[in-house]
Amino acid sequence: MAKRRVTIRDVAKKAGVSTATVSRVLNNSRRVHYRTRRLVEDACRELGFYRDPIAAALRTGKSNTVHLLIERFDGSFIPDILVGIESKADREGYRLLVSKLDTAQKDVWEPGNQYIDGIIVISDAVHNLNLSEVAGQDNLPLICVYSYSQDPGFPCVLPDDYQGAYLAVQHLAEIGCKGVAFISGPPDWPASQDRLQGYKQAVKDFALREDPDLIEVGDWTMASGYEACRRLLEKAAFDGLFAGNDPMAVGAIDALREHGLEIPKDVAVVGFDDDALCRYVRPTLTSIAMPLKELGEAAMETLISMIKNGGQLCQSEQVTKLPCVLRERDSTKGKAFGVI
Amino acid sequence: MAKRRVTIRDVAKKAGVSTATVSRVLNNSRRVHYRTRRLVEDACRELGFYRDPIAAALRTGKSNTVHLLIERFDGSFIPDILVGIESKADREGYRLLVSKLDTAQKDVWEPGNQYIDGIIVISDAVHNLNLSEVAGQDNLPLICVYSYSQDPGFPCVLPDDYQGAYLAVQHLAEIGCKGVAFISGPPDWPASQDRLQGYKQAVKDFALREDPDLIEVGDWTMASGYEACRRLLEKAAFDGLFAGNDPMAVGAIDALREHGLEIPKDVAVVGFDDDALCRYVRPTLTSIAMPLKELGEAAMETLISMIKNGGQLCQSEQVTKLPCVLRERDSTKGKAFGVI
DNA sequence: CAGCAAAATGTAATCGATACCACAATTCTC
DNA sequence: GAGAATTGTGGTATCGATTACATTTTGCTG
Repeated sequence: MAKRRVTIRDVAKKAGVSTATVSRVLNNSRRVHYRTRRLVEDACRELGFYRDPIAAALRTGKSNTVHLLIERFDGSFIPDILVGIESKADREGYRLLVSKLDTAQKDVWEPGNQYIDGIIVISDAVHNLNLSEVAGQDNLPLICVYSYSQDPGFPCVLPDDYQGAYLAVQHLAEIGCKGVAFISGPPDWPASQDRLQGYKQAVKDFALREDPDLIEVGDWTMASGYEACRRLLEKAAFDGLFAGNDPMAVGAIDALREHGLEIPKDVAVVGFDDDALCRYVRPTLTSIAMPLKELGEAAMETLISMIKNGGQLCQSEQVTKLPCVLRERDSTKGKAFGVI
Repeated sequence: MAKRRVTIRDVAKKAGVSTATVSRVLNNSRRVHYRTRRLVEDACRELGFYRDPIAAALRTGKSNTVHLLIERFDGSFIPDILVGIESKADREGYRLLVSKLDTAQKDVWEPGNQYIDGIIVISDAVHNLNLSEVAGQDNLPLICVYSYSQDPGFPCVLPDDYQGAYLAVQHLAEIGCKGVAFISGPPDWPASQDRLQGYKQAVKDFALREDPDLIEVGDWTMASGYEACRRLLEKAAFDGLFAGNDPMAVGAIDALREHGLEIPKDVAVVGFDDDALCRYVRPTLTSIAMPLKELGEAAMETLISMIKNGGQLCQSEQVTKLPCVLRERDSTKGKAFGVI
């Protein structure tokens, strides 16, 4: 019943060679005669042999496994990043272990050490995290996705928030807006700061109205977007609105409508993140899409190169920013014509 | 520089005992003298020792690792299920390995075998999947979440679609609807069938109008919900609408509005899944929330019990259904009063 | 064909923890 | 208090693959 596992030894016997040779074949070491290789491969197939990765890992100290530390599984940006990571990992023969970030921090952590070749931290708020502690005493290769790694020792891959915001404002300018308001996320988020800079630069470049009253702050929630927009409406007039994320855009749209304004005729609106919700709200919401899948791929790729490079060293940039793209929908479509 | 790993042997030497004893302490085996245990624990702490899980796994054949096979990382229901799985896994000391289902199927699969103690398949369409093949020749413990496992050999944990649909219709009846239409998902999905049954039973139980013209079929997309609703509007009158999922509900609302109907005054609408979008569309959408986190927890729990039970055997049900709950929002709120 | 380098293969130690077996020390039992 | 039962510990083979080192085979050169 309990069939014993087929080991390298069984294969060796069947093929009439030594285990060393079988191992060489398995690892594609050159230095194996063509005929012998053939013999071994056949034996493997006939016996249905598969190398036990655990034994290999024990011996070599390499597990071909990357540990994903995720802050919140239900972050809206997580799934697409995972898609990117997974596809790369698959192609490169890496396994993926996942944990919640705080779980990992407490104690499961250290024991899990040595089990893995590298770490990817996925979080939108790494600020309060000591990365070198996470990397452990072995100082494993580690990379952050989606957020800056405060610690300069570790590379990170993130969306180009500056460029994304610029793109949003550029789009609003191009469809004819003259005054574009901005609802920022909390100022202590690096992403908020970058987006604000992008907004300001675009306002300048496209000769839009520059006015501090056109800027308000929210906390990423729909409710805060609503409130921020109401404050904006009291202070200034504008025909374009750029919100730091999609829920705030939705809240803002509520406020605009309450104020008797039509979207996009009176005010065109652009959100950020290209959440699924953009396709469901009315009007559908133009938004800036982050290159999430690409972030995942880039992170995995860089990490693998670090691993192969035997440690931290790696020639690519410490900070990699990938460009966002605009997804045009009804909240900005036809604005220009409506005005004419 | 390259500090050698602290091994059980180092601990043994420091504590003045044998490695066997250290191992016993590590595994909480009774049969160790109080004083000795103390000695060993101190040594561990001082040396900063952590057991190498790889070596342990090799020796014992148990890796304390569960393999998650996910059909699509970007399925909207995945994240919350993961939350449930993770919390349970963490508490029970299991590691989680993830792969995309098709990745796993092709070839990475078999090699990964033996590396894991059990498998969780997360998919909404297991129909076309040979589970016993997935379980491998070792016939590893395997459990499905979210969908039926066609193969009766494997248990599954899923939301109670029947009860959820019943709940939706019950709610509509309770706020005063007399004729409730239903937009079903594709009929070949087990979930669709269950929801249809729940709808029918509730229609009967609450003495709502029974009429085949009140039922239409969509394909889960917003566009199909729109079309289905238009067909409904041509065939019959109704003052309540239950959609098989949220995007279809959104599409249906578009059609209703186009037809000059107000939500919820003229038609109250309930969706299914309690997608994030429910909070962002206008009016906000009442929906049936599946117990996703609980599904994950239950699956992990059952799987662990199977693992400990030494295989497939397990006393719990083959099919576990967990109840859904209603999340009331504006698309049904105040309907009764509006009517009065 | 001797002589030597290069290529192919074999031998066996090793990674780190576990667990079987044996033995010693202690506690019961009558 | 002798013998049995129980408890605590140590020695060491073992899990399965890798790899340093040793050894054999092959291929060439002069």
